[in-house]
Amino acid sequence: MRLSEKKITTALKRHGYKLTPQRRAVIGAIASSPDHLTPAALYQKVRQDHPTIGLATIYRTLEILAKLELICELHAGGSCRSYTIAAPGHHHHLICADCGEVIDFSGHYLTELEERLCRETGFEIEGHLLEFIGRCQSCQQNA
Amino acid sequence: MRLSEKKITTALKRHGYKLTPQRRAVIGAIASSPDHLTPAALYQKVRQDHPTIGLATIYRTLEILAKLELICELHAGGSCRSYTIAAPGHHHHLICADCGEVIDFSGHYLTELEERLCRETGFEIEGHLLEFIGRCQSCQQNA
DNA sequence: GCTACAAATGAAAAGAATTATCATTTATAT
DNA sequence: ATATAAATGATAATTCTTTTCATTTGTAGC
Repeated sequence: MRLSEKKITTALKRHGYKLTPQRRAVIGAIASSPDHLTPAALYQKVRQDHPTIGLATIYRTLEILAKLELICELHAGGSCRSYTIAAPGHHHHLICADCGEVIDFSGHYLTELEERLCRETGFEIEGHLLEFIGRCQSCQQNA
Repeated sequence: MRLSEKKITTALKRHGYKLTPQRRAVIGAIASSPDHLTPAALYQKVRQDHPTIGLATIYRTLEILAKLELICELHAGGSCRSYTIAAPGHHHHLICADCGEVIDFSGHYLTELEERLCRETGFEIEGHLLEFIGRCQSCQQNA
């Protein structure tokens, strides 16, 4: 079950944002698509009904919707990246949202889940990305 | 335990890549840093010892090392993003590396792990990112 | 050690993605 | 209806990454 357009517009108003035709169009386009859309793809889609909308408005609207957690962000390749030396064997990351500290932890928590996904979806799974975001102890104290 | 510089250079040669001073410098910089480094940060660091290195070489080297899985990539905010409407309650993604299809799945597989990480690291955990990468059935057939 | 040659490099340009600026328009509370 | 702050579109500016290309260099084979 996904959030309805109605709930999203209500939430926007509740947080003091104006309900403009452009925002309605962006929300409509996201809500009516089963796929994940990049900002550029969304721009194309919205322009079919709303040819004068600017790309900046798309970005601004996405920023608000993501902040309010009304839409969900997917990371898949591309630019937001940093690197560290690989550890043999699997590990995952725990990242501090304030200071950027990264703690690695290892383990095989996902094997069972991975097998189930294979069975149910027919995917051949190559890898996964597991990251926790939070706040480290010293950043908690500084806040 | 992390991969040693030695193992990385050996693996490079084994795959037919030349061992240039620039590549050594990049590998040395990554291997000697406990943190995750962005391409730009790495560039700064390498230039201390190797002032003439070009940023393109950093990118090229990172690309090779990541392809050989000698370094490990971290995604944390930033640009590589696409969006879909939020589902109430948690869900995760299964992404086809070939066609980009995304399947959402939900569940609470990580609660226990999250609690353990809290206890052991003192982090206050806000959220997480869990994505599986693989190949969907039709892309497996086309390959 | 020399040589040949493909591979790698640095510099610079090009391209892609995102954000900021600013004058104009508009949603909304009154 | 009106006033006002917020939002918009166009454009410029940034930032990040990739490409191009002439030059340099690592390495296999002698």
